[in-house]
Amino acid sequence: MAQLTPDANTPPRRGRGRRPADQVRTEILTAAGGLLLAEGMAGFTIEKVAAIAGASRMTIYKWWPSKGALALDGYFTVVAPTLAFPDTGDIVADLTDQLVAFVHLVRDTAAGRIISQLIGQAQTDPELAAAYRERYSWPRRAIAVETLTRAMARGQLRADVDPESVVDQLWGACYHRLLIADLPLTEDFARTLVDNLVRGLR
Amino acid sequence: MAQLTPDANTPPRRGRGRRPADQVRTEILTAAGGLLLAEGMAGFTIEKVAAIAGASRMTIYKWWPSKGALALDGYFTVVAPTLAFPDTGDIVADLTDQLVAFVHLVRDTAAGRIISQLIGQAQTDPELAAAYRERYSWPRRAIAVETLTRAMARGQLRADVDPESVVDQLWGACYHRLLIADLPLTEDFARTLVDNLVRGLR
DNA sequence: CACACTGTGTACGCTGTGTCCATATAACCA
DNA sequence: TGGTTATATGGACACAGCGTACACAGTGTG
Repeated sequence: MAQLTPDANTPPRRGRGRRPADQVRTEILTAAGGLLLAEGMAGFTIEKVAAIAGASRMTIYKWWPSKGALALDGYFTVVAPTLAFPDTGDIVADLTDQLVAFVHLVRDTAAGRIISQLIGQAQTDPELAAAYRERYSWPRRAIAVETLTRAMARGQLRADVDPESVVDQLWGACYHRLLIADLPLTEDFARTLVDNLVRGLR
Repeated sequence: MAQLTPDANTPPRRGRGRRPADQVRTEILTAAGGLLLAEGMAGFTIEKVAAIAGASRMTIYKWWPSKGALALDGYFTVVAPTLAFPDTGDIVADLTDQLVAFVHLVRDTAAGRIISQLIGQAQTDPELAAAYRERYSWPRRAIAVETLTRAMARGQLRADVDPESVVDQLWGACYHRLLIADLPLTEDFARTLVDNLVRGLR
């Protein structure tokens, strides 16, 4: 596996004594992200991360409070946040673009499996749940709400719409198919979600 | 704990040899459901279930392929399915009633935590994911889709609506708040979901 | 140069898993 | 009724992973 030597410039100097803290920290995060991509949360153990990073488990326990916290940090070091949300002035086009991009990220890359398994782990790991909300879910929700609010101010949407609920009905619907997976998560599905909401069912 | 003697009529005859299969099976399922309610998936282990049921782990391994399968069976023995979906002829009222009832079930009873943790576990347990889809998610989805389809036939909804996507935008949105929990899951939220979709955002 | 800080190796106990056995007894059949 | 089969039980085993503890060895700082 490539992660066994995370950086060719720094030969794996594995001896007894101390190594620079930042270097070890980086190697651990790289190893965590790589392991997450390779095996998912099921095979993600602190012991394996330590082995790949060539670090001691003690070091990991010292810096990360839980397995979930380490996994979340590892995920962010591997997957760029990509939080851009263009505001072209056409709310329907913007929502559709963002939702379709999200569907592709989640379906066509390893990010989907990792996100779903992080959410899964968060159901029994309160610290991970809090970290996920603060560092991932909430910022993304805020950006979408802001865009919706601007569209309401422009008069493209009714002024009495609750933008938070709209976010749940677009992204939440996608998460539903990602996590339950009783029906496929497709680009058409994303477009239908926007269409249902904007036009209404009647 | 009450589960230590699941049934007062059947004294805990813990000896060596064989016991009636149905009785043991029932005691294991009762123990599994009780443990699930008491501790959630985090503290749910085969060893504890065996101890509470007064059964041997071997017996459990023989009948249930995975921890998730046992948990799901245990859940169904404790929580009645309650799949009724009244069709009064007014689709908006029916959807609202069902969604509000779902919100109460999930928020005010132990079912919410168990469901979310079962879904969480399913993210790294393919067998549990399949069982959850077949025995829980799919039947509920089918009933909702059927009701929506009848409303379309009556002309209460547009004829070109995709009912499956509507289910994701109503129940999926609630699951989103249940699983991520960055915003509260309230009765008002449920009503807003229906309103958003039926009236449209414009 | 001395000191504090911190990563490393190693060891320990704990919990839970998954599997095996021999034994005991219920359920079934002749 | 009596023999046979099916199966639940207690106990043991190896294994993985967690979380913690301790002594040692280097790094960085004054």
